[in-house]
Amino acid sequence: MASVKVTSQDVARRAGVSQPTVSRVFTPGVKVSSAMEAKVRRAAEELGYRPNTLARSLITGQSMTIGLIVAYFDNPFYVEALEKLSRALKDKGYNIMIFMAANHAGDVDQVVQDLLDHQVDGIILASVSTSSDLTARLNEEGVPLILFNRGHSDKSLSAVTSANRAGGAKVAEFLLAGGHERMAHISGWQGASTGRDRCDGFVSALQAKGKEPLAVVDGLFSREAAAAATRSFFSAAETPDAIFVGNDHTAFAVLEVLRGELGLDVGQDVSVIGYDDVAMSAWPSFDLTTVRQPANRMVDAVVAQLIAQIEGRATEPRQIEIDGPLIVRGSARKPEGWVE
Amino acid sequence: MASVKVTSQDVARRAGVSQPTVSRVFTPGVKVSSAMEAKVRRAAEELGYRPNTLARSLITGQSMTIGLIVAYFDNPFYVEALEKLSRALKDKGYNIMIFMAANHAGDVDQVVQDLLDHQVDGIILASVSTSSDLTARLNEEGVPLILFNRGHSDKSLSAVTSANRAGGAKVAEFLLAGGHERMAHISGWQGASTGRDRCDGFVSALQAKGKEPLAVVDGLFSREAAAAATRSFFSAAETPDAIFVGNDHTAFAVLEVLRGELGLDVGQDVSVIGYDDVAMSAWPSFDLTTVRQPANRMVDAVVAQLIAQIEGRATEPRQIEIDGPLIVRGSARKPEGWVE
DNA sequence: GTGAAAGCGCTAACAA
DNA sequence: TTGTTAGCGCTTTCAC
Repeated sequence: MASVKVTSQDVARRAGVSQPTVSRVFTPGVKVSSAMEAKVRRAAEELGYRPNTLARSLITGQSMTIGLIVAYFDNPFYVEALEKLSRALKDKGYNIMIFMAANHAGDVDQVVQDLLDHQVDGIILASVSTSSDLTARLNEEGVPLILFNRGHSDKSLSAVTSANRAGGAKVAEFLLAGGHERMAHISGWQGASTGRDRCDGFVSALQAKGKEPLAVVDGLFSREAAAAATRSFFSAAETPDAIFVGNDHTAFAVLEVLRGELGLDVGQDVSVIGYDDVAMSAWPSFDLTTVRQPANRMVDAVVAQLIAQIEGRATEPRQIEIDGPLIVRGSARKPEGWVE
Repeated sequence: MASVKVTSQDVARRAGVSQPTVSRVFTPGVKVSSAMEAKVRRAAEELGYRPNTLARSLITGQSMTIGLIVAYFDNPFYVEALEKLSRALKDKGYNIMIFMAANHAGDVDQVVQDLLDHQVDGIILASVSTSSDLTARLNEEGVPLILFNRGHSDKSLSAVTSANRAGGAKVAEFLLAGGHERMAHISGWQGASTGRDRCDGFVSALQAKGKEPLAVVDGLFSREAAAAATRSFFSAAETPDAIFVGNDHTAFAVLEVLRGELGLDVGQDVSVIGYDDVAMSAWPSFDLTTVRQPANRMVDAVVAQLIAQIEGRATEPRQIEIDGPLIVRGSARKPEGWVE
């Protein structure tokens, strides 16, 4: 019940050594004679001593904590990323302080301040953006920030994304090769670089082959918006024979409208392609052709770059793009003679 | 670039006051004359000062941080809970340090130690359990721990669950009222109280009406295990006309096997009922009848109880059960004359 | 390699 | 109310 905090001082007394010696034993990479080490470890064991990381951080200026800011977890891609990030950072000795923030700069800035107050060593922004004011402040304080799955025009920010333009282009080429004629796009939110880049890549690749998309609608990364867009496509005179959707999570809503409300045979009457390759896309219920965002490699890149900046090995911010393959499943008609 | 840390000392000099006066201005509920306050605030503003919460925590013994340990996010129920927990705790002024842990006591204990080293004020365990050794140690250190969605035989631990036995019973009664004859159960993992209680409630309620379940298999909260169990049910001589599954996430796998591989009309040929009522259960692809776990109320209860224990208002641990309704959708045959 | 002394940035106890 | 003094638990000089 009563909080029995054991300090290095207590251990020192019991082991008959000085307090800094105790500290040295618990600081990796500091030399202590094995005799001392043994005495101290035994005393510590007996008392149940563990170093107070707060006190340590106060001195070293390193909290070994990374702040993670996420807007929402509706999209399972971010859930998968969180899981991987958590494990990857833990492996490197870092802990995660997590915050949910509304996706507008004001709220994000507020949360970043909170994190700075906690002396985090670095910050990861997943699916949100921040103001340039704050970026400047972060630079001043020497706390690196990195964007996950978002690009940014400010090249003083590090960012890791997949190759979204290239991904959009792959979709266009696959659909063209499959003989599709009327390709619509329900884009990701145009306020986000991912939404814009996938869209640009797709449209540009079509145009490069002398084709125009049948329609392009901003699906806002929202199931409801995507479902509404799908209905509107099929109440028009000319209906699409393929729909490229800005991410898997919203593509599922599109599939449901097509199969359920419209009674279409997806993959036959109409092709659907998503983006992300979240685990659910492989479920039989969806069987979605999609562009994979390699979450593992993206996470590894984020962690490596962030830690490099924290440790001063990388002073320059980097924008890293990771390429991902098109994963072909049943939701889209395959080109003739298609081989895996 | 260079880390320009502004301390209360800097602010004090600039404002021409003592350092503790600066501290007082930034400590809520401490009296300062408005003249002082104004001077200090202006100086702080000009220098961009913000208090260092680490230093504060070192003295007060309160980190205003809660440790959250989660085993996995495959089940979206935990994702929803994390999102709500994060926002609820933030509202109360607490931050979350999150860890993923493998679901065996050794790893969990390790992570709990980590959290204690960081002087967290309380710990939430979601979907994992801990050893009694550690429980004792936590009591000693005065750090409250609470289980989310797991019960525990040790009544010195607080826990928040839904009324799992009652929920299982509701399912049995609904299926019986619907005239089902051969009811199978793919239970949640029997190593977890939630899995056991739902199972017990279901079976007991059947037996109370003089019925026995056709079959009960441990689905381990795993999609693969649940799918395998489903296949085995339908390769037996007597096949079920209803399957109660331990949670929604695994029920989706059951639905897919029934509809896809077995070509059955779910809701007509066979009824399926899940547990949780995650958002996806309402999607047209699944349309799953399920027992709702009221995540909002469960989260509110966890936060209230944990904070009460932290602040010393509640010295007694509590086991809280929250009741949830059966949500009737298309995956199960309804009793005659059923009204919502 | 070890101990003594200093101090991270802050709050708490005490005078003034 | 405000300033002075002390000290949270630890790491980091600096002598020895």
